[in-house]
Amino acid sequence: MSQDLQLFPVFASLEPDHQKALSAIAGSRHFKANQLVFQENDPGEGFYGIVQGKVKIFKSSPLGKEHILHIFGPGEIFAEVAVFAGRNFPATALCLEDTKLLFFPRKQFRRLIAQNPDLGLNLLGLLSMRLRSMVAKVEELSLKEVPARMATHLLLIRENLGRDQFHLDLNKSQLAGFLGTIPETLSRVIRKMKEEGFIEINGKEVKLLDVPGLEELAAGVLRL
Amino acid sequence: MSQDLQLFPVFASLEPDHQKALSAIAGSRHFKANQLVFQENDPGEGFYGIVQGKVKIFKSSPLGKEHILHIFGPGEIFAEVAVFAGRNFPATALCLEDTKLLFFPRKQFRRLIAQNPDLGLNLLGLLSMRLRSMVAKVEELSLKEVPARMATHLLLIRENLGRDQFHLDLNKSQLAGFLGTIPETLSRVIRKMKEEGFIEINGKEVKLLDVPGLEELAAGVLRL
DNA sequence: TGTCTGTTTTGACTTAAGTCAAGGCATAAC
DNA sequence: GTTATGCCTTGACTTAAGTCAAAACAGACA
Repeated sequence: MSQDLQLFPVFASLEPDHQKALSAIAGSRHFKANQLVFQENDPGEGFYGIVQGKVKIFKSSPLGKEHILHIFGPGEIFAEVAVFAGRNFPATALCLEDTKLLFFPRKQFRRLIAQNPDLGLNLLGLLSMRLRSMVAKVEELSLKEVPARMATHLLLIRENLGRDQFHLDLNKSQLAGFLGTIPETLSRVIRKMKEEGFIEINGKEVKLLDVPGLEELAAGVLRL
Repeated sequence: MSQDLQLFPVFASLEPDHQKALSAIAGSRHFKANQLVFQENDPGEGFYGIVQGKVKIFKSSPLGKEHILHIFGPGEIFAEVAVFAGRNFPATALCLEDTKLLFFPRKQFRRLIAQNPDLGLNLLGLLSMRLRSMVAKVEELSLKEVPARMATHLLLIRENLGRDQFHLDLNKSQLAGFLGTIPETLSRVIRKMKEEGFIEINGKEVKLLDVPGLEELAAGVLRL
């Protein structure tokens, strides 16, 4: 199980002794596709790391609308806010495919941090990045229209992968939920983007044709 | 200056030696009303704590629209994500009134955390609470209409203060910007809430008249 | 190959919220 | 007391996005 920890950047830089200590407290858990890990407001006794599979974190409304906050994959941890502030999970976690997770109990984990400040600093780095992306999402939802959000999203993938052509890893319905809209609206936005020569798209395969144009769309200075 | 640190809950529980060490690295800074502390994307060399005054943290769009992320007051710290992940501030900070801040340089502060894991755990608690409130804001912006957001906001103030009657600490324009809308829309929402007997409001003085009704508005099961 | 299921797209229509202009109100300054 | 300024409210209009229904598409399964 020690080898599983190597998968997690937040733990990989720790001393072998500390990694052993982490392995000693971690428990393995398996979930089927479409199975809930936890629901919003469930009490949390620890956090999770993904060894294999995909987990969707989302909020839903009483009327059944849903906003996808993030989709996590191998090497990523989630549900860590319930370890440090409050006990209840602020969102729901559901496996999108068969998934293997590690579970880290909160009491033992806090004790490890007390013994190892580097672990604390790594976690502070992770939470700060998490906060940055939530702030970016708030900006998108409050200041950008749907085409600008889609353009922003495509440009971010391009920046991360370093190329103009790539494969989306969410389907269109999930992407709509992640961008704060509905499949019908996203479909119309994509059609206009194709018609106006910004992108080429075929299923999940995307090619950016006009990066400066997408940058203007993303900034809101140009509109579809 | 050591007495200033007592103002900050995140530092108040530390041992006196550690508090002295913090005082030793903190610098005092004064700002006039309407003065910028920093702008979005400015490089950050540390974070700030508010001794006196008010600071608005916000995002703005190229076309001049603005979303208020938070307004901080005495005893609160801000801009701490730039200490742990990335160097640039993700939003803009502006003083709403004459303000006295403490500045904590990042290198020295990280060193103090390495020497004192309790400080790291306190910061993890703070960032987790910050993340919870950003997630709540994403939920509001993506799943709630403006009346539901206003109802949610009023119910949260009621829960924090423990009473049905209170004084808003933002003006209506600022509140609109915080809830992700514009002053005209907020004005219309408030008028309807008054007309339909949910609240009584006079300038900044608010009295909740129908808490169960506001809860239904907040949940979206009842609409204005 | 045909059927089933989930996803995506399209059309017609509705609506919450924004835009723009203007008037009213309250407070501060002279 | 008057004027100026910032904030708030109101009216008329526009629009981005959602709702609802239905059709088309793609992949899995028998």
